[in-house]
Amino acid sequence: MGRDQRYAAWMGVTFMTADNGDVILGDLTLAQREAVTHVDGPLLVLAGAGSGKTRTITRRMAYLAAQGIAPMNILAVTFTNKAAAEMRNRTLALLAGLSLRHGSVPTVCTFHSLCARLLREFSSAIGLPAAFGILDTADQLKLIRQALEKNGLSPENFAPARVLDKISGAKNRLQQADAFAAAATGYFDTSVAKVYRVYEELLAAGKAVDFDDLLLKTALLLRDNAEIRNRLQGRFRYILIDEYQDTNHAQFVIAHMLAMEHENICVTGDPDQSIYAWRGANLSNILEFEKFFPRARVVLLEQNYRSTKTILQAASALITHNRLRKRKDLWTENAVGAKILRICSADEKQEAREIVRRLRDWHERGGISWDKMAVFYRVNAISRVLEEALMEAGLPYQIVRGTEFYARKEVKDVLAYLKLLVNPDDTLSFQRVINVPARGLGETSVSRLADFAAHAGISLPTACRRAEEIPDLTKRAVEAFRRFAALIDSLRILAIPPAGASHLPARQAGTDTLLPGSPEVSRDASGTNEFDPLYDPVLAAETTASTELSTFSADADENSPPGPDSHRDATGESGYPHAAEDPVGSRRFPPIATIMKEVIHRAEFIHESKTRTMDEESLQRQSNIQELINVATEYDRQNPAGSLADYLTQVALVSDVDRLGEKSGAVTLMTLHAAKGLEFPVVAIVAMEEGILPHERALGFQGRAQDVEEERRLCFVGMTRAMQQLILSCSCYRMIMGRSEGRLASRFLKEIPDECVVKIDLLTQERPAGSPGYRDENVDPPRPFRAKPAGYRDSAGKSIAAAEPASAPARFRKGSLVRHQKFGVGRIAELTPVGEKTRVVVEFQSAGRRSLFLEHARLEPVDG
DNA sequence: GCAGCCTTGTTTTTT
DNA sequence: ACAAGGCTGC
Repeated sequence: MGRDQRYAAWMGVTFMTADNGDVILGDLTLAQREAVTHVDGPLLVLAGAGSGKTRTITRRMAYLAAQGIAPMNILAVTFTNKAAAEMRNRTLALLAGLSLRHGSVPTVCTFHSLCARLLREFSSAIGLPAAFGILDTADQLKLIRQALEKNGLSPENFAPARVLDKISGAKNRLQQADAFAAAATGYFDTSVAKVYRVYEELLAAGKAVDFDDLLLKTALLLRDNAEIRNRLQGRFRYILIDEYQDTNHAQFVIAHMLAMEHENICVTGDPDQSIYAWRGANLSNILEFEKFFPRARVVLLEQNYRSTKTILQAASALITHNRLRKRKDLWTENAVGAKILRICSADEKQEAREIVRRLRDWHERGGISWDKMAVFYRVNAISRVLEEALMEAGLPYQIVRGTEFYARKEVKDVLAYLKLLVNPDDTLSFQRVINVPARGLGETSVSRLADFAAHAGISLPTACRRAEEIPDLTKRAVEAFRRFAALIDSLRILAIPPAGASHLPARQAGTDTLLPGSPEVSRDASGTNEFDPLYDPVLAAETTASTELSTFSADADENSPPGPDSHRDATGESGYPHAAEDPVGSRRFPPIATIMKEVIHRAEFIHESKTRTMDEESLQRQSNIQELINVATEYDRQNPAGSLADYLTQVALVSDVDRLGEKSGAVTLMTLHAAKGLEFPVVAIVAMEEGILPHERALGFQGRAQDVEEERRLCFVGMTRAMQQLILSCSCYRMIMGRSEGRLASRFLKEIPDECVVKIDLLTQERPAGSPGYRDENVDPPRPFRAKPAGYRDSAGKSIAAAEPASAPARFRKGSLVRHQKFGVGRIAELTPVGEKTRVVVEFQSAGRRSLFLEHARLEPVDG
């Protein structure tokens, strides 16, 4: 709410018209109104940075609803889940105030999640299994390596990342393997064409798609299937697409296919903020929108409500250096504001310390809460030195992806188990977890198993169950495989209760029965599918194995009907549940967090906790797994009807920014790319050096002029995130890949007018103490934050109170009582500095004496 | 089959 | 500087 009040207060003009007081239009500018009230027909909104684009979009959705259009007929597509969530919430809040006839809600999501949803809904139409998995980049690379190997190509000559890049590019252009092969010229491309084919085969075998497939398959579905296209055109009668400058060809086709009939398509974007050409974004989608939709109305939003005049002037000056650009003039009625600080340091450590010093000054003397400050950089690698400086100073901070949470090994391991439960054909996940934790199953045994599975045409988990049939396996390996199969089986019964399990025909004494026992299926006998917390999956696996195993069916999608001597039976079909089929609508599945805990427990993931000395690493692993459970618990709370498959889809499509905590009370560190769409009162952009901010890949002989222009846009995006105070920083030397390198200031720094800038040269630090130049507070006083409208101040004040560093070292002394989330309460026995960190020895009441790192252990002080 | 050492590459940016 | 993967010696 503070945000809206702020806009209202900053708005030079409020419109005192008949509409005044109208919650939708009351406080909009003329241009914004024009965009909001344009109902039918194509609309292009060219929205400059900070011009109130999001509010325009949300108001427009509310306006459409107020015109009698059912919200469920509105589709809004954004770039990140976070943006989608914000837009959805703001729109729903507006809709709530309208007392509409239609109680429905609009669809607000990202392109990728929209596509995932549509592909699941229409999976049968394109021969895709409904339970398809979604690969992340690491998985894609593994598949590429396998495909290279099958083609006899070495990863040395064909860098997997580059091959993947080619394939990804092709998919973004809707070019499938055959078309790519036909168009390929030259040795590299013809080789990639072969890899592309095999890669596709591997994807299909694993019943998986990659990120690009989500778009490609949806685009082709809409293009080639008129019936489904018509249905969806009817469903999504009004379409809004945000960040249109960053859409690629596949997204363009999806948008056009959905809109071609009714042409009620509104796209918003800013060519100056196009920063994703490297991954296939096509700027001409937005530049030539009027060509595709000649009836299009065009609205320009050029007034900026975010930044000071100084910041805007500097950013505008920078961006006018782009030659391939339509002229657009941003202006603001905001104050001139403080000068931009341009800091030049000796090395990256000094740079980081200086940034931290300034932020602390502004916090302590200016009363700016930590979460109003952000530091941006071009490449993730830069974050480390900043992190160290912040830690040393004891300031609270959050990094938007240091190493991505869901990419951590232990997290991926747990998720791989879950994936395997949903999709037994998921070869990658199988290979990942078959020996995690270690079960003595090495490469030789696993490849024998894989051969057997391939020969018999069965999934790997099924092959595990029949391990005794596999020749040349050691007794130990057979036993290990069978135990793994039993583990997966019992977990699956817990995770995905077979639909109508009570109606299962009693299974004939099986050829592949693992565990002897009565075929007693009692848990669903009552007819309810509710999850029973008292249900013991281990016990169930043992007592019902012979029946339940058939439902584990790895083979649900197999073409060949089960023959008389088949090891499976017809009930195998029930292996994949669909939440949508649940007639009651109540949760049929146990909570994801419960499944996850069971996986962790039964697979003995936390085995290491038994070892006495907890090193930093395993502690971190544990806390990551705990965090994974916490996130899953939150998912359960928000999606009480979500299936495991739904959860995995959601997890596959989260981005880093999505995990950005709003009320974190911490300084935020992120890449310039991640910063798009955000705003902060104080922003620092570091490492503004040739080769980093115009990144060297945009320079050099491979780089082209348009690449440098994209780098400039990236810089522009970063600068225009700043509301009040901007710091631009560079350093004379920097450690790059272990070597200290001399650096040159970025050309972008020279493109910013001197009158916007105060230069601070820390190289003069070498001079005798007290000499002018360095830390001259008269030249550069850390000014208190400019007084703001009331609504803003309140929230700032609140944040300050809550923003004390959570982990300030001073809070932990020898003898203080602390709580650890795993070990419970204990007393600090020792504190020793180790390099940048602090080793702390804690005497826990129940867990004994442990040595931990204060910075990682997440200790909480205990009063008394 | 596995643990530990040594080599190697890695640094754009992301759904 | 660091992480991950490969190699060697149990």
